[in-house]
Amino acid sequence: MKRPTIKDIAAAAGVSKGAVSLALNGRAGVSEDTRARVLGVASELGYRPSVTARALSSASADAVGLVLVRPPRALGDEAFFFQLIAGMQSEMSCALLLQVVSSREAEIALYQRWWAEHRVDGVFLVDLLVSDPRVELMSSLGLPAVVVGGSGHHGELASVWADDYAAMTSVVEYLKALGHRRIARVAGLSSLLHTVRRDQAFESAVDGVIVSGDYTAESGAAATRLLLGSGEPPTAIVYDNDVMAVAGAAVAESLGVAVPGELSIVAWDDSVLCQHGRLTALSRDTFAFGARAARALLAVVEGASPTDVEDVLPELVVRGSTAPSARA
Amino acid sequence: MKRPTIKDIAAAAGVSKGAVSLALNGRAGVSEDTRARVLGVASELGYRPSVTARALSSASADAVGLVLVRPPRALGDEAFFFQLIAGMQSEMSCALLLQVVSSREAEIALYQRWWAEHRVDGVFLVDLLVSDPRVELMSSLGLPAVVVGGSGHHGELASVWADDYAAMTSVVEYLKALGHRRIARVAGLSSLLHTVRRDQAFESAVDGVIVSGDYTAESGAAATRLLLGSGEPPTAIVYDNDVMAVAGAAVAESLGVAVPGELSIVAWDDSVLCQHGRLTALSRDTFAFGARAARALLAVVEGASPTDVEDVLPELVVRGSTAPSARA
DNA sequence: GACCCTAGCTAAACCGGTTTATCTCCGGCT
DNA sequence: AGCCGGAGATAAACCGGTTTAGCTAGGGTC
Repeated sequence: MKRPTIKDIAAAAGVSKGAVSLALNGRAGVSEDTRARVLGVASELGYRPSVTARALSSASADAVGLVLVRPPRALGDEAFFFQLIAGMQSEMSCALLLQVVSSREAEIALYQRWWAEHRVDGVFLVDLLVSDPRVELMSSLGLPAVVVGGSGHHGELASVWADDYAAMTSVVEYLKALGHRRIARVAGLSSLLHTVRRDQAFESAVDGVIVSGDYTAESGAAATRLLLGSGEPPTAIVYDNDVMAVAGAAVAESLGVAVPGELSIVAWDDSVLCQHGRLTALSRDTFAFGARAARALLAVVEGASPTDVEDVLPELVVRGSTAPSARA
Repeated sequence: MKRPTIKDIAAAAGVSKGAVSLALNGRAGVSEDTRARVLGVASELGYRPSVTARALSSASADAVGLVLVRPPRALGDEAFFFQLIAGMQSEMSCALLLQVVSSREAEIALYQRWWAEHRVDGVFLVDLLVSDPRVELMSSLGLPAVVVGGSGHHGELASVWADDYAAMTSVVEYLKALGHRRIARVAGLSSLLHTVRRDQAFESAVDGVIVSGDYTAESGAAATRLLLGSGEPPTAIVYDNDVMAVAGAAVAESLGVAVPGELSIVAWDDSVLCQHGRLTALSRDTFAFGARAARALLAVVEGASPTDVEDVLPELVVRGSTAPSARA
């Protein structure tokens, strides 16, 4: 089974290749009845232009790329990215090239390769680092890109982000209003920009302890043990993701610390896990966020000048894991 | 910043385009010192062949595809697929084209389009239906494909699967050994092949009720309410995924049915959710499964004749949600 | 009637590779 | 000397599109 090419259409319609190209792309240069005839033949033969050939003529690759840096096995629990990808897809007519690599170097190399190979029209950048080399790379390559979730502005790149600073501030204010004074934070990877942003907001809002984690259940449990075992244990903990929060809740329970009686818990990013654990969580519409990012990238690819889009502020969904401080 | 083409290399090395092509691809027809010279120039100029141009010469597209049919927003909770994708990636040197669509028709159309556009060298087929039209489609298109997770053999296609029948049998035997006699099953979508397979295994192993669900928490809860509210409530329920099982456990609790005292619960597919809910679960290494699928697909793309690979039998991880039947 | 324009189309070049046909040179065999 | 064969290279065709230059016919202008 051979697929029809533009030559076949041309032969069948009795015109030249060039005329077919003009007709199919709705461009001037052919009469209306010729165009109609060509379109008729094309649809009759089930013609589909080869993206490959089209891309070769310096047109678009009709695909955008996303690289995730993760220890491969750790990916399954990250519902966030899957939601994000689903949202992106919902707004994209073109394909998404996805690759998971295990190091930052490999990521950089991959972006360069994709660019050199003419494989993508643009890329998403996620997990932005503090002073991220990728920002510079994109500019020098001239590869359209959108920074996803890295608060603030980045060089010449378009950016879609949620205000982590304001969100963290509102969470702390909420806990303070409940009477909490000793508030701790279990942070995510300190190399990530949004972690720093949240750290800053946390520190300026309250005088509390910050313990670093890496988003795994183990690190969440360890951090919680550390905090609860200290001389002045906190009465509220804000975790940087759902997995660590759930693990923390389990540790508290095993230590005989009542939640929310003696300890209030807030998770960043809502999920089935939080719903089931009845954890108060900071919920954002990740799907819509992805959709917004996709729109931004497509716009940049089309040649629009890069813009910054601020996502709506995450909303705190109060469930059973937060309560007024016992001391209040 | 313009990237170097094969023509630039040829000019710089003082040979023809053809010679460069032969040299770079390690094929006979050029002398060793010419080859060395060409390779030197190429690496010096940072040459990368354009996949696009290469694909045009009826070579490979250097990418494989995966289409998921899901209501887009439902995707985030499916850790299974993310694990699977991560595993696939771990064994692939080429890129993965991923697209989420919302209907089976769109999926078929997309496969055809990818094929027509020369976009992929092969595809993964997941969520196999009973008598799935895609199997026939792949054969007629001549598009290399691997069926992932559809028990058994499928036409001319390669297949990678776990023995759902044996797994279900072993779960039921385990529950019977604990003294359970009234065992129920909350199944997944009945249109899926593996659902039918598990149904068959369940029915031949025990005389129990099967209620259909759709993998959502709501359906799991509804099914559980139905079962527990019946005249002869089951003493054990096997759920087709983790989300439904967790929801079911919550319903049981709310109805005052003790788990595992009065009701034992088993979830199909382990996850953070099961770990946290301390549910006994049928665990398989989804990551390794994906890796195996990728190897199979690459082999078929390379021209190997399609083979069936049977995955290791899922292992039952016993946690706190199963116990001897109270009646035993 | 000579001239110019333009609509409508064709032929051909081009994108960046691969592949095939051809050409040259050199050495070995009889 | 004459013939053959093979190694090593090149030119050119090809993949399936897009794009540009050029050609032709018909109509309007003076």
